[in-house]
Amino acid sequence: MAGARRPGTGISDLTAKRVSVYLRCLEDLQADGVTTVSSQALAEKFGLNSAQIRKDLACFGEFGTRGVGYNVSRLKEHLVRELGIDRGRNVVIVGAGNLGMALADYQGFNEHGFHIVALADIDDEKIGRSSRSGIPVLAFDAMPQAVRANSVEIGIVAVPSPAAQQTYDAFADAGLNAILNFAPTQLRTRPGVKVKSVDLRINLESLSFYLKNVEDGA
Amino acid sequence: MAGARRPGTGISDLTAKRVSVYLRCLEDLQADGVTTVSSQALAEKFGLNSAQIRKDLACFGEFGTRGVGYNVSRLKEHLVRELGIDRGRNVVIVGAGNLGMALADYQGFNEHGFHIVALADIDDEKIGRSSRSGIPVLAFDAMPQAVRANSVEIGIVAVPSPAAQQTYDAFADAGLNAILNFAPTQLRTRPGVKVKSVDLRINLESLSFYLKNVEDGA
DNA sequence: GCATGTGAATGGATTCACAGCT
DNA sequence: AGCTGTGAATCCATTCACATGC
Repeated sequence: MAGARRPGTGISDLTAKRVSVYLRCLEDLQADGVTTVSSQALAEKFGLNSAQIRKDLACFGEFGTRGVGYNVSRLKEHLVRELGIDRGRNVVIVGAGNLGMALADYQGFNEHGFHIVALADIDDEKIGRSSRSGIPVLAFDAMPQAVRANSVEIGIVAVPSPAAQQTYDAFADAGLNAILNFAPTQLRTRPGVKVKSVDLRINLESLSFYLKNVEDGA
Repeated sequence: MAGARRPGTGISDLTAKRVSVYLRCLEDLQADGVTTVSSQALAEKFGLNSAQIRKDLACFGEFGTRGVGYNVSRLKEHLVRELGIDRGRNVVIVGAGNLGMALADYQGFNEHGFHIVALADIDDEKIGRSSRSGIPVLAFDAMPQAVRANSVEIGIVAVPSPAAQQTYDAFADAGLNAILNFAPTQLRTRPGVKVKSVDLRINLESLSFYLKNVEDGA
């Protein structure tokens, strides 16, 4: 057990999110032919403290060279592996409404290792059709089967709020451990089944709150 | 100046986000005819500490009754005012692709005080058409005019990454102070022009990282 | 000299625990 | 008794500052 380096363990959500952002930046730098970058340079791009960046990166092992900086491609390769996005992950979306359809056709996913295998819905009207880019809409009940058949690892909840919990439970029952939730609801989660929520309403309300404070302060 | 209570000042983003969630819960409780709720009861719903909820709510003034709890409707009314969502806010979306269109038709906005006035795009193919629910697609250059004419306060960036900065700048020039950004880019922001970013890729990568740790831990 | 990696210091946010009101 | 509101204590994240190595 001793000496078994296990980097990537005990890393906070905040750090993981930032690393994701650094990764994107490294891709841009690599595309521009830059080979080396310092924590200082990255810090300026993101308005962060350079120590923070060094700490974040150090979580994954020592990849910098003192007096020089970080090798862009080496660091990138390493982070990709550490984030587990060196291989593709299959995704299924439940809810074939406007949002689900838009997500299915969103190119940003496919370009970066996430492959949308299918949509699913309970609406007979939608079942059997497919998205503009050709992703099929299955019956809700056929989802678990599709998950098994395609080794799906991530489920996206794109249904209206009242159906969100049920969708989460169905994903969990189907064996998924990672869920991205777009419904504005607090889900009752199970241990081991991670949820990330994207809540448009919260974001808009935060902006509204900001505007209100600006108004009142004026 | 003394005694001029100004609640809602100096409240952290984290608190504001949570309050937004409480608010949604209060709406549900009210719909169910519940008149009073305790911090303890709310805490259980969200898996939070009850002291945190009391602290969060106390930021906005003292609204509980000791020995009893909080009056649901009174608290709700108050939070709605404090978040600045007691009146509608007009919104414009730049980018009439899949995502922009889906957002324009998303009912969750209209139901909660956010009114999408128009979409805008540079693509001649799209200009002049409208979303399924009838929201018109204007020329990108007509956006500032639409902002003024409709007293728009919030701008949504739904364009591909390379165009995001330019869209942000155009919003800022048009006088908007609050922007919701869906492009996976780090925007160079101006003072006073608040951005909230919704980054799908970061969320998926976080999930991927979680899955990787589960795999490695097993 | 220059930039990393990291212990120590700081700053915020969360939790504890209790005084005070109903 | 029950529950809020809040100072004190704790925990976690960020920043500082420097020893270490290229």
